[in-house]
Amino acid sequence: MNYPSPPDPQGYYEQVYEFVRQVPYGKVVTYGQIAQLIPPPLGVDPDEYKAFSPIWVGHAMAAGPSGVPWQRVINSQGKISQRPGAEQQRERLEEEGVVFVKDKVDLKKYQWKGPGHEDEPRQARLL
DNA sequence: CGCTTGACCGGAA
DNA sequence: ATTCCGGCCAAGC
Repeated sequence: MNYPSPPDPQGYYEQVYEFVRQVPYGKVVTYGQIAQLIPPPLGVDPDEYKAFSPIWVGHAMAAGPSGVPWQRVINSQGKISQRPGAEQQRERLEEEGVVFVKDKVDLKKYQWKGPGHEDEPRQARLL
């Protein structure tokens, strides 16, 4: 299978969608995280990739097909980037049980590490 | 077809 | 903690 046509950005977007679809209910991921987990297309230097790949993810979400939980993708600060529809995104997340504190969410608590990590609540033997 | 901006991020003032 | 800046790709105007 290798990689889909590298000179085709849409192939990259498909990988983004594929990942976002795996994000569990009530969990969130960041643009940079997705970019980091997806390998750069052939012919793209890692440094160059690191610079703009998060934005590519954003562009990918802009064309987000139905079935992709785009609302679970936020920025690395744990905030929702200002844009038309931002409020709606927040509402949908809160509906999933994600708690916002001063327009921010606790990434340590809600960020999904990715497939394979699943999420082990790891009951930190409270006190 | 050229110029500007971006659903971002990390590091520096 | 907050604001500014570079990055040098992709889409929109």
